[in-house]
Amino acid sequence: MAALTTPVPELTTTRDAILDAAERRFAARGFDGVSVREITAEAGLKNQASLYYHFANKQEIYEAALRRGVDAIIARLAEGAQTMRPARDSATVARDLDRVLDYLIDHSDVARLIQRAGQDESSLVRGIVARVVEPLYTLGVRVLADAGGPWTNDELPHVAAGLYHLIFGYFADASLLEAVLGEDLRGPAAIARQRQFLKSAVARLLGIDPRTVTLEEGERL
Amino acid sequence: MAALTTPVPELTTTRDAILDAAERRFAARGFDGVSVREITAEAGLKNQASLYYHFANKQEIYEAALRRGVDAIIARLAEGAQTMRPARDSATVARDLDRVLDYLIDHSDVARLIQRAGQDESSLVRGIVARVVEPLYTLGVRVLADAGGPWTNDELPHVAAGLYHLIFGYFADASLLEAVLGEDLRGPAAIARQRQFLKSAVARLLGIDPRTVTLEEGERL
Amino acid sequence: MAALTTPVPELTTTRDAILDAAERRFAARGFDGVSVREITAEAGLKNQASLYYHFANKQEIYEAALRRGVDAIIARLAEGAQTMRPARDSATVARDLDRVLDYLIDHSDVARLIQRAGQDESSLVRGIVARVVEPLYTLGVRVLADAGGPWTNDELPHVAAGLYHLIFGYFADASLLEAVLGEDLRGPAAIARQRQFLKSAVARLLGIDPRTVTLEEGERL
Amino acid sequence: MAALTTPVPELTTTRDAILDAAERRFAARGFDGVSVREITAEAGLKNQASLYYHFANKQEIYEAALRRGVDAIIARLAEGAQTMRPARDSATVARDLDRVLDYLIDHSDVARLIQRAGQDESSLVRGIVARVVEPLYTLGVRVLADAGGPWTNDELPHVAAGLYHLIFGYFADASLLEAVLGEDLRGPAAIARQRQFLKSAVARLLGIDPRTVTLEEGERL
DNA sequence: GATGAATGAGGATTCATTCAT
DNA sequence: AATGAATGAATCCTCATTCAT
Repeated sequence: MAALTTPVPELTTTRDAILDAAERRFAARGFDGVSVREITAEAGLKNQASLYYHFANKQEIYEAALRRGVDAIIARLAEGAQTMRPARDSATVARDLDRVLDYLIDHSDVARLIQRAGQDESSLVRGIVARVVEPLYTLGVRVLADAGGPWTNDELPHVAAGLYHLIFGYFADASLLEAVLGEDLRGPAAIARQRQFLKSAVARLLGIDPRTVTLEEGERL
Repeated sequence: MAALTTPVPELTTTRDAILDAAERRFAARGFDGVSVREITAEAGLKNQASLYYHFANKQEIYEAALRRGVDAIIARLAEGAQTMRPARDSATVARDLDRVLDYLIDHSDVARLIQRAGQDESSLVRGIVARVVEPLYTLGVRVLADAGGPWTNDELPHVAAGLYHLIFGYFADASLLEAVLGEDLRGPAAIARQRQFLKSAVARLLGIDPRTVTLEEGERL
Repeated sequence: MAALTTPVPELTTTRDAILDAAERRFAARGFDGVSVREITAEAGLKNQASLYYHFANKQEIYEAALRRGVDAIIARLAEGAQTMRPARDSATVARDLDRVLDYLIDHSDVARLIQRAGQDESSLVRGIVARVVEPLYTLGVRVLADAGGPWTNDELPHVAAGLYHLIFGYFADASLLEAVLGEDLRGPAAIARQRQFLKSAVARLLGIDPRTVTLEEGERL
Repeated sequence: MAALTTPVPELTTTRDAILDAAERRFAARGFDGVSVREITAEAGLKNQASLYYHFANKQEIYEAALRRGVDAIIARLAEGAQTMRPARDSATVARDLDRVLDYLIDHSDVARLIQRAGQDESSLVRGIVARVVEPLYTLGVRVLADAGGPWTNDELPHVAAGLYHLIFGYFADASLLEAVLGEDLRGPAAIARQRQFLKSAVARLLGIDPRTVTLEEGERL
């Protein structure tokens, strides 16, 4: 089939360029803070009409960018969930966390995009979030529930929410915290520390001895 | 004389009504997602021009609303910081946390407002945040540093950021998490659980036995 | 009568302060370029409402400022016209010119105000001009007609218009011409030269030997 | 193919229509007296947004309209300046004047536009004038200086300013003067008289015998 | 696939003005 | 005589979107 053998014409297709631009801008300013013109320009297009060849409207761009990011994270989480179904424990959760962190570190815009999406109360964004982000949340809670820990069922939602904020929040306002704290939070060293801190914090929250989780895997980044 | 006894004509002045409206709307939709018209209407004014009698522009409204909230929280934190200077320990931090939580629970919009403000990268919002929110962050880090705990100096900023996200994040997307988790997160019972969870989580993060912090003060809310 | 003996309460009454401010601002920016707020501020008042105590609306301020200036000039012209009715000649015109110039030099804003008023085509300004400025124009043409000169009746309106532009135009864009020509046009020396030039030019236009008009009266400034 | 022979769809492009409208309106009411809506309507556009596709903002429209007019006049002046460099005398100036007058008579709006621009003191307009109108002024002064005449170097700027006001002023308030003088000033006969008057006046100002300049070229218009 | 041009609706802000004090 | 507060209408400009090419 022609379709199967068509050589990829460009490495980054226009559609991807638009999504990349959208991801960056929406992460930085939110849905309402970004204009279609802005995305167009950042994607290297000359006219806003070009954008409407690839997407029906602004919301669809937003949704596609969000979905691309969410799906990538879900894939990381699901990977662990599938491989070792029966024997899930808190050590497994730590490994899942590592995989997700690997992605978020390289795509901090996605982390911000998702967190901002969750906060917005416009019905438009809410609709998109319900469709796109919910699966991630649901999966996250399930992974956590499988892990066990010192929490009652009543408390579990609070723990889930807490972990989510702990992990994603770091990327959401890192640049601001840097300014306030006067420390680098996004360089390799800081990222490594954050990874360590998160694992340790997660361990504490899950009631595991932090030391059992600290050194394994030997990641340094 | 009537003139001498004139009863205060309105309990809430127009300026306060505007700030209340702004707090609610900006918390829900962010700076760019809220129109001046919207604030005007929610403040009960008939015309946008009225609003410009009290504030120079949209940014000033935003800044004033943000400042009002931040100052209230700073007051809570500073209260504890002043009273018992020498003997600060993790128990003191727990009490500080309680006071801040008391406020945030009653003013969850402020929590959302602050968190959203910290995430925005528009230079406009950044400028305002630098002026208004920074003092809160700085104070927060100081309170934490005084508390001690199992963290090195390198790790402290990460702990501070983590606690911030843990505490404020809960209010930022509570309504969304409710939808996903299918549980009430903002009713009195949920709020009480969150308070418990936070104290316990903070204790774990600070390396204290969670039980020492759990039941004291007998708060119920 | 009380009215006759009322002591003047302030040297510059508020009304005059408003007119002074209006004269300056309207001269610089025209009717549409000046806001009521601007006049209020320049007049030293704190609130625009104060202004409406003295004048019914913006147009009335404009008209009053214009009239004050026009009447002063008319007074200068009429002075000469009344004193020596029968013997009017071109020397008399030169003396009239001198008197008007004396005023315009000290009140260059009035010159600009009048010239700008004449150019505006808004029906509002036109109405005011018809009422206020026309008498000045009419008087000017009569003075000129009395003077005689090498022009036919057909040409006279063109001469009148020309003289008007020659005299008033100088003040209208002096500050710009200064920038372009790189010369001082509003200092005492330049004003003296302009007076000389105008007398000489008027003389030439009226067909008189310029030298007969140059040195008389010994004015300096 | 139709595609190859497509006749030019509109003689006046949208951009030109906007400039034409702007020239007329700004000439009549000045920068502040004209609304963008007004220009839009007069240009035959249905929406103000259309206008912003062609120009960045109101100032740019103003500047473009002004520049178009100024450049046309400069072209007329430069034409004469180039052809007969060595033998410039007052007769040459008279011919230059004729060429400029030819243009101004057909484009009296440009004359008004330029004169009004020169009078405005708003920093915005001043900036535009500095960029656009200055070259015309500079060229005009040079042409005049080349012509010689009975004036000293000190007096020359005053003569230049005077000629400018004499020539451009006529168009600036012709409609008002018509009303006051009760004579036609913009019909063919009046225009011919004004041309005659100007040549004669310029001759007198330059110290030439008016008769040498009056009848040559036989223009009547 | 991409662009020039156009458009209705809405954005923030300023306008002149009024009313009660 | 002056001011604080409020208001409807208009300001300039940007929004997301569409259509023809």
